[in-house]
Amino acid sequence: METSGKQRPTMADVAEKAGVSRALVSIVFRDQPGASPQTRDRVLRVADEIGYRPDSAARLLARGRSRTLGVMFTVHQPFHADLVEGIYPEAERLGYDILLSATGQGRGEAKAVEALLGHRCEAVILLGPDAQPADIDALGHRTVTVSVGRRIPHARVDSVHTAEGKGVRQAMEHLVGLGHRGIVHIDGGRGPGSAERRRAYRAAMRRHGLEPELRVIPGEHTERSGIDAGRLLLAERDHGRPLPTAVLAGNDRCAMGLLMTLAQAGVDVPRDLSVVGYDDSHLSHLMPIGLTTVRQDAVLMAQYAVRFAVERLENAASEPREAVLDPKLTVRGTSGPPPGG
Amino acid sequence: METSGKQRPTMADVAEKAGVSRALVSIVFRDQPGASPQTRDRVLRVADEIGYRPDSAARLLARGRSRTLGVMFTVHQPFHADLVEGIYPEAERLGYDILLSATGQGRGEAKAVEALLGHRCEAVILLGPDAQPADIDALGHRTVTVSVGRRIPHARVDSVHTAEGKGVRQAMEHLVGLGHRGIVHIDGGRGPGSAERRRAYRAAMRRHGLEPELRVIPGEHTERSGIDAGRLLLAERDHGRPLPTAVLAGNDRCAMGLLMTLAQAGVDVPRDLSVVGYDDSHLSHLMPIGLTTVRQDAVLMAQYAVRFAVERLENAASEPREAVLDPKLTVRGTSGPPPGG
DNA sequence: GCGCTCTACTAGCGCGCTCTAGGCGAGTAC
DNA sequence: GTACTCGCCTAGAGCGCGCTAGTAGAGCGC
Repeated sequence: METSGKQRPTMADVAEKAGVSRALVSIVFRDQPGASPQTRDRVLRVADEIGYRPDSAARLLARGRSRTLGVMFTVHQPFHADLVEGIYPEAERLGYDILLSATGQGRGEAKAVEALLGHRCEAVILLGPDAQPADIDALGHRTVTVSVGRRIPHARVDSVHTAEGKGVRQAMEHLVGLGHRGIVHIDGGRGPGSAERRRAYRAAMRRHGLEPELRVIPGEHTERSGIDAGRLLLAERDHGRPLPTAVLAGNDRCAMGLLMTLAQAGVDVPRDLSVVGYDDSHLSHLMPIGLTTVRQDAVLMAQYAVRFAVERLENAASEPREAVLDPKLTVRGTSGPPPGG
Repeated sequence: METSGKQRPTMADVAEKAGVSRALVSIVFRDQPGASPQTRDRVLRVADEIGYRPDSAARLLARGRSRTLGVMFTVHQPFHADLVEGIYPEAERLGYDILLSATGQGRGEAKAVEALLGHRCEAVILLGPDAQPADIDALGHRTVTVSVGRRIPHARVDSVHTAEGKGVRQAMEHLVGLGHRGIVHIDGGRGPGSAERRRAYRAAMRRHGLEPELRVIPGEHTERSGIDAGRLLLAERDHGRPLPTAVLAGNDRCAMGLLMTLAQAGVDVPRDLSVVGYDDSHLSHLMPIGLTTVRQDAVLMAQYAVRFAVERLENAASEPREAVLDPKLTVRGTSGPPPGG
């Protein structure tokens, strides 16, 4: 009935009980040739019986390699959740283990990465890193590193991100095509990809001769930011400045905050105002009518990230690589023709 | 310029470069007495110089203990994110390391737990486990286990959860106090805590003589569920059955889905209908007017969970323990007097 | 001189595993 | 017979560290 003190069984225990050598047990558990089917079977049965489970610490120490990829993510980012879900199966397919390390308040990126490295991760996958490019570059020199959702221009780091410009352009074509002219952008501050999105928004406005309507409301990739922007717009409306007819939010979380604020104030989306998000995180389905958003294929991004890490580990490619995925506008219910249009 | 093949420096490297023995380096890194300040300093400097970082696998193997707690969580649950954020600092305070393992589609709880055990976690903290009680009990016999958000009645498992009944009762008193009578509950299926919440809802309705109004809409702890319930209620209204005046949702996610659906249909919350959530995850602040919800103190729950695990590891307490925290109704903007009231 | 204590350090075993180098017996070729 | 291969198995080194036992040297009392 002891709770603690149950000594974890080792290979030696299995070997003894099965009447074979330790090495043979090892062979069986690594699924390597060199054991007869009968022995194999017996070893596995005995192991199961005494509850043996290979110790990954010892295993990892004995093999030179850990076959482990470290993933740094932010615990509150729904899109990171989507990515993590995509990373697991791909890593498993390639025979790698995954170690997660979350950032959050009181636990910065440096700390999260330290934890991963201490655990002998062979490579580190950073989801939407926020650190200084120089720091990320330094990390890239120390270990194989992949940045997801943000490109780090001159760093020794592979990166996977979407062609932000294309995504924004599609969204803008969609809105302009519907007849919108007063299109406002709530940006994502220095969040991943937001510089590119902002730039593409500006370019699109100019291209369509809408420069006078161009307006960027500073924000970040949070619901809070969407709420604040929504309140700002509503307050302005109350002071006589008309609402824009469409808003391009920095990401889905921001769009959600905005939508809630608008709904609350009785603004009908999309009749009075169209809203487009960015990410197509599972948040997009939260709206009954669905959020029109730019789809970033999380599963595909995850696959690229894992493959980049693994390929670099196994082939030691020399030049940093970059996967730029095409985003795809997903039209759902929050966008429609402008009020007068 | 090599990308891979950079041999990770070991203690021996540091020792050699610093002109001391390996053991001394170990002493320095474990912050143990037995080294002069000068030597200590020199060792640390050299280590930093060559980029040495203790290898936790080896360390873990050499010490008998890993001082590591495994945490199983669901990557898409905002409340789990809150818990994880609380777990890290408490574990660090007590000198333990944290290993995360996510469940998600294609990665069940069994798999997530296996991964943790393989990494030699001394204890496992399960956030909102969904597995069969028997399986959890079995796990509890194999290793120190703490269940958060769900009590496992006769299992060898510590648990931390809130007094669901009290929370629901507070919410119901609040609504009834405002004058509501037609209060519907969207339940959480077999999600953690939902059985207790359902029971408490029924009891409260009876206690206030509202048994004829009692109604439980089956659901689960997702936005989808809130959306579906909302649509159901709206459809019924369109067929002549009046809307309830208040809805007690199974959790915040469900409440959010419901709110979006209602907002979309032009139902004014809280004027036409009050909504109360459960969890006080950071979602609650997403609404501009704030979601009235039952606050579960994630940080406190996290602290209890970590402490239970650690105490059991260090003192081998024999009887399963249970921490039942008092939830607290947090009144925000989504609840108010009923339409006619 | 001797014996004692205290600080600063080192030697070396062992944690649980992987993996290389071999051993042993049976089968096959000549 | 010898020589060689092949399938199944074992011995034992070593992964990077923690830790116990021990040593060298300084300081001190007598």
